[in-house]
Amino acid sequence: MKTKKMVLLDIDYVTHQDKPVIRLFGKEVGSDKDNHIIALDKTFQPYIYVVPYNMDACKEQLEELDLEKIETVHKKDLAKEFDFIKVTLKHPQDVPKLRDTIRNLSEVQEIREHDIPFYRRYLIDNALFPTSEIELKGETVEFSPCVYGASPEVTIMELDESPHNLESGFPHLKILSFDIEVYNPDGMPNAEKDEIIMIGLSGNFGVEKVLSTKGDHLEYAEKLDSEQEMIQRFVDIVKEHKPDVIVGYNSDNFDFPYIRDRAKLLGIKLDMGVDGSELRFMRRGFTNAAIIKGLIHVDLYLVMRRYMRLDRYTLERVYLELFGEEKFDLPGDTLWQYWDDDGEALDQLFHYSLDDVKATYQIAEKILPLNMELTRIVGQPLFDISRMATGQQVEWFLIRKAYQYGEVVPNKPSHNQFSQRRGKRAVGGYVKEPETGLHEDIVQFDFRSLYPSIIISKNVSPDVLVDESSVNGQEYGSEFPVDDLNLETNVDESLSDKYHIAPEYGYKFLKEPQGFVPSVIGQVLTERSRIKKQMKESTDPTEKRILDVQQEALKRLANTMYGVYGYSRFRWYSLECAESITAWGRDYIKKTMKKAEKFGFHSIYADTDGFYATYKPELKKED
DNA sequence: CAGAAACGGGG
DNA sequence: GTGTACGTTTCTG
Repeated sequence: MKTKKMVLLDIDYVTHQDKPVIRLFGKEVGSDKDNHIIALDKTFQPYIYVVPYNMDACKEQLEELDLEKIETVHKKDLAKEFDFIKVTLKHPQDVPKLRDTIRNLSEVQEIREHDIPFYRRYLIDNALFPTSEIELKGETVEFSPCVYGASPEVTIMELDESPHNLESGFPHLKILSFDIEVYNPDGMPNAEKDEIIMIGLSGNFGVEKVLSTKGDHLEYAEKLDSEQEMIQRFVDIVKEHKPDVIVGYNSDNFDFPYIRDRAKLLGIKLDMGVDGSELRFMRRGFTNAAIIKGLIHVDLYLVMRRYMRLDRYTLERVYLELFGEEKFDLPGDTLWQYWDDDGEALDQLFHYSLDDVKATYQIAEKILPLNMELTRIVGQPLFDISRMATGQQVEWFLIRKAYQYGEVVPNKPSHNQFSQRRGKRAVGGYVKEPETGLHEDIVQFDFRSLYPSIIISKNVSPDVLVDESSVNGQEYGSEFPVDDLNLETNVDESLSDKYHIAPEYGYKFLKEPQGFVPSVIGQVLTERSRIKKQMKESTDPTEKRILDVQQEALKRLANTMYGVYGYSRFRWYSLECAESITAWGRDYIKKTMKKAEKFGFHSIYADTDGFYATYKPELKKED
C-alpha cells in the first residue's frame, strides 16, 4: 500500500459496474514537477433521511423498495432529538428516482437531505476541504476504467479508505487566463460563419502571448497557419502546462461556447481534461458553466458581480475600479475592421487582445485568494464557490456545520413556501432622514458588526425560538420545564431570566443552550479575531497579506449570515429571526442616539448601525 | 398596474 | 446529475 499527499483541487464521481466511484483530482505534494493524481474511492454510498410516523411500520414499507440499507439513527432536528431512518441507496441517481416514491409512502412523514449532490456529501462526511492537502492510502494502477484517456503522466490511485484532511498552508496554484477575439462584420459574431481570429493567453508560469493567423512581426504573437491550428495550439498549451485554474471573463457563456462551436465545425477535439475528457457544459438555469475536468474553470464575470456593486460589469469598468487605470480598449463592433486593416490598426487589435487577457489575469490574481479562502472555509470546490451566490455559500457552510453538530438539515422551501416567503419581508434598519444643510464638527458613531453581534448576544436562532403554540401545551414533546407552560401568568422578570425577548414583536429566544446559527457565527467571529491578532503580530508582509484575506473572507461570511434568515430560498429561513434582529438593531441605535442626545449631541442622520451627530450642549440644556 | 419578458457579460 | 440562476428593469395587455 502506498501513501501520497496531494492538494485537493476538484472532485466528481463516475459509475463503474453500476456503482458510484468518487474521483478526487489533485497535485502531488512534495514533488518538484506538477504530478497530477486522480484518486478513486469506491467506499462511499448515497443516503437520505426519512422521518417516519411509526418506525417499524415505516421500515416495513421501505423494505419493499430496492435499497442498500435501512437503519435507525439518532439525530437532531433544530436541537430536538429524534430517531430518523437513514436510507442508503445503491446509486446517487436512485435518489431522484426513488425519493417521490419514498416521500409518498403512507408511513413517511417527510424525507430530508435528499438534494445534496453526491460529491458534496462526500466532502462534508469525510471532512475534506478543497485546496487543502489530503492524505491518500491505496495502490497506484496503470489504467482504470474510471479514467478514460488520461495521459500517462497522470497517476491513478485506487484508495483503500477515504482520505483525511491535513492542516496545510496555502498551495501555489498555476493560473492561466484566456480570451478570444472573433471576426464580427455583422454585430455580435455567429459561430457558424465568424472565425476566431485571436486567442490571448496569460499566466503565472511564463506564458503571455496572442495566438493568431496574423501578426508574425509582433514579439508576443504566435502565428499559426489556420484557425484550426490556432485552436489546436490552445488545446495543446493547456494540456502541456495543466494549469490548476483557468480563468476567463464571461467565458461560461461566450469564449468556451464559441470555441466549442468552432472546434466542432473544424473537427478539433477539446480533450483538455486531466482525465482526458473533453470540454463540457453544465446547464445552470438559463446559462452554462464550462467544465474542464481536473482544471478549475473560473468565470470572473460572475465573481465580480458578487464582489462589488457597480452600474456595469464590463471588463473595462471592473478593471478601472480595481486598479484605478484604464485598460486599452477598442469599440467592440468595429474589431473586424482592425483585423482587415493589416497595418497599424491590426497592431492595435493585437495590443487590445493582449491587454484584455492581461487584465483578466490581473483581476484573477486580485480576486482568487478571497475565493480560495471561501473555498477552504465553506469546504466546497472553487468551481462551485466561484459560481455561488453568497447566501448559497453560507448555506453550504451551515450544512457542513450541521453535519458536525448531528443536525439534520432543513429542506429547501417548496415552490409554494418560496412564493409565500417572498411576499413577506422583515422591516429593515432604522433610518433618520438627514437634516439638510452644511454641518460642521460632526461626530460619527457606529456599531461594529451590529447584526452578527445581536444574533450572538440575543441567541437569535430558529432552534431556540420559543414556539408559542407549544408553550401553550398544544404540541407534544415540549422540552420546556412544566412551569413554563403557564407563561401568561408569569411576570416580566422571570421571563427575561430565561429568554431574550425581541422588542416590538416579543419573540422569545432561550438564553440556554446556544442556538445553532449563533454558535456558528460565534466560531466565525472568534476565528476572525484570532487571525486579526495574528496579523498584527506578524512582521512578514506576505503572511500579513494572506491573513488579511482570511479575515476578510470570514467577515464576508459573518455579514452575509445575518441576512440569510430573510432570504426566501434559505433552508434556515425564519421571518421571526429576521424581524427580531432588525427590531433589536433599531432598538439599539435609537437608545444610543437618545443617550447621546442627553449628553448634548444632536443627531443629523442615522442608518441601521450608525449615526452622525453634532455637539451642541447649550441647545440641549434648555429642553 | 400587474404579470411577462428581457437583460446582463462577450465581439 | 441527490442539478436546472437571479435580481432588476422594461415591456405589454
